[in-house]
Amino acid sequence: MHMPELPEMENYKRNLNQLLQNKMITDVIINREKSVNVAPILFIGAVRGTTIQAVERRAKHLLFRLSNNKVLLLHLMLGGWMYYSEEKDKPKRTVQVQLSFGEKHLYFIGLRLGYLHLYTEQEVEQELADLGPEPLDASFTEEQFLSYIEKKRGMLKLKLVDQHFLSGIGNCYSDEICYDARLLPESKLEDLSGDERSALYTSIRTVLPEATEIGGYMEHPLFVGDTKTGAYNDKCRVYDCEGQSCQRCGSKIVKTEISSKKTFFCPVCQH
DNA sequence: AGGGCAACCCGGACGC
DNA sequence: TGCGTCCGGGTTGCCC
Repeated sequence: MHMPELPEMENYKRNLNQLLQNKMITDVIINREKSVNVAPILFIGAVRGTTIQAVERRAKHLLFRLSNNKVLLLHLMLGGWMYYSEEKDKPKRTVQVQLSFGEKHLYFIGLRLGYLHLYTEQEVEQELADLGPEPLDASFTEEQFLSYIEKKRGMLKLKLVDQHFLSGIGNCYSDEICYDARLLPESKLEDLSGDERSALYTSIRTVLPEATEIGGYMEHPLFVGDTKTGAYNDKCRVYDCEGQSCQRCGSKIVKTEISSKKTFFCPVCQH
């Protein structure tokens, strides 16, 4: 099961803007009330008939900006995914929420802890207020990063997946970033040398865009004929690669657990 | 502040 | 095929 992180949500964002921008939500079906934050009748009343003005990404969230200035805030959490198709191509899975656009529908699937919440613009900003910096923002320069982590402490992997530290990195890309930077996931942030800190920054700014451009590692496509989404699946160099040979040094990739998170690394070329 | 941990949730994988 | 059981994890909140 692959948990959507920044590259996956960015991939969704780009695709959904292409598919949905300026389209009207003609119908809403809520099969699981817990997926939404207000009574279904109110949710449907507020959403049906509006158009999608834009889809934005913040950390691992998507924001669907509606023409009535309301915002749908999506978090897929573990195992959630989306599919956009006509009824005849609807996935044979339980659909928690469905947004219809005429003949086509956006299906929200696997929302267990995930949700699609209805907010005002002010409310959504409150919801997202505690998120750390977006690691790919143009304004997040190396200089900014170095000064930002100056007084931060803790295990590298745990900092990387901490949404208050940085926005959008999860269990997979934290390992991929550590690998790329040749740093052990359990190393302490405060122990990193200047060069290692720079390498960390470079790897964050390399791994996440690469994965995004390739299409992320979601296991499900977004629409019929979508061959891009998920193309990063077999590009991971350590995540879920236990026992495989390290692409740099040939050693076996090791799986371990850090704070009950499965963690993969090369014991030889990561220090 | 960091670190540990329980609770949340249920589709799907697995066993029989 | 069908039924029962259990796992996975991002996030929050609480504790030390």
